[in-house]
Amino acid sequence: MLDIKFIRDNADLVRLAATKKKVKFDLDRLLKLDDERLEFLRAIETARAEQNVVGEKIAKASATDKATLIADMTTVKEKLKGTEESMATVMKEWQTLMLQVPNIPDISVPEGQDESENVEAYTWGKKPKFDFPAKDHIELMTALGMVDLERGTKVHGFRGYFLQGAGAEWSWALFNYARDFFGRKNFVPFIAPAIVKKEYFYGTGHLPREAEDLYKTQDDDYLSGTAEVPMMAYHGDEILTEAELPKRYLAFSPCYRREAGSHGKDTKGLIRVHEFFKLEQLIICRADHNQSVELHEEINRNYEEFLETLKLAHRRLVICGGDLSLGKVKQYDTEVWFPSQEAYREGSSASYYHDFQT
RNA sequence: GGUGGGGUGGCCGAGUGGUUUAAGGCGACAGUCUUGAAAACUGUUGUAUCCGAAAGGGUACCGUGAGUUCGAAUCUCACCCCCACCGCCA
Repeated sequence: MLDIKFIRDNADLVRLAATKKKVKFDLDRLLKLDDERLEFLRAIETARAEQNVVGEKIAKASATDKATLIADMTTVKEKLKGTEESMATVMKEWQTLMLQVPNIPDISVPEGQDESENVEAYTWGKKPKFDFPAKDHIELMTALGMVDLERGTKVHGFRGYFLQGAGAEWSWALFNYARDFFGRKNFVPFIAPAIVKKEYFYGTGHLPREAEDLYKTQDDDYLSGTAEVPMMAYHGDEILTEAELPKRYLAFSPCYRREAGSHGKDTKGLIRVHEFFKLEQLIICRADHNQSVELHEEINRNYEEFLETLKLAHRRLVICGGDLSLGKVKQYDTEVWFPSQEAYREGSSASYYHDFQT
């Protein structure tokens, strides 16, 4: 969430950001509300100042003076109450709008309407070619007893799966390999909780927009779809010293996604599931543009190197403004070549944000 | 799930309706003294926000939210978290 002061001082930038991200956002409404907010704030603070001054007099006054003063203050109190109510009404809408303010995209983010205009920046490796039709992961893994999708659906429902035998072994092996790989790069390993308090989803910009895509508990908590949420919350409410930054974390967590907005997409297999485990690279650094750019590149290179050691052909995509989410400033997607589909897809994304409030 | 105790500044800790401008201590920083340090002494020491060119001043913040009151760290209600014990489950 951007600071209202920044928004006021850089209204044109925010307006441009909304245009580039194809976000409909009524900035003028927010600015008008903020004027009202400040006006009410001044009125309330003046009334409270009076209350404090007279309050002190009351404490020291004689019994008769006391009664008069208290009677006077009753009217001040009534007026103050009215102003506070008006302020509350304004604040409600103000807060709703503040959550919709788009973050300012990096200057290098390409203009574009949607994903079709994302820009390929880089490709690596030889795409494997076969003189026979390539089987996809579902066929291969089912045949080799690595996954059981039928029983997965029986037990979990739509998009359910069991990893079994070599499928389970491979999964553990890959996590161990990644743990080792990133350990060498000085990332501190974490196992993070997936059940997280609501406020941190707002803080990381997942709520209110993704409410439909998140599982919610009967205690009003949410299940996170990425370790980004608990790991940002980890330092929530803390002030970090510059000397301890940047912090590099590698967090393992279960991830839960309802996939409510993706009906019909990847309905089979392991590509889009409700529940999975993931390792997430996360770096917290100074709010400094140059450093953010550098570390963003570092995170993305780490993943690309990881794919290189596995000899998987892949490409880097620069995500265009129209395909960028509200809070992100810049994002690379790294996509792996799928021989069975003759297409790049489903890799990992590296993005960066400014001014997260958690 | 139940009962009891608790949550106050960077830390410890006092404070049960108005002299609180949150006592006192520790720590940190600066100064005096010293060849230097320690000790001692003196002073300074939160965050946010509003007004102001600045100096300065206002407001809010004692776990969170609401309420009572002219006035709340203090009283009431709800919730969160910590500690102890009990129950249940593993």
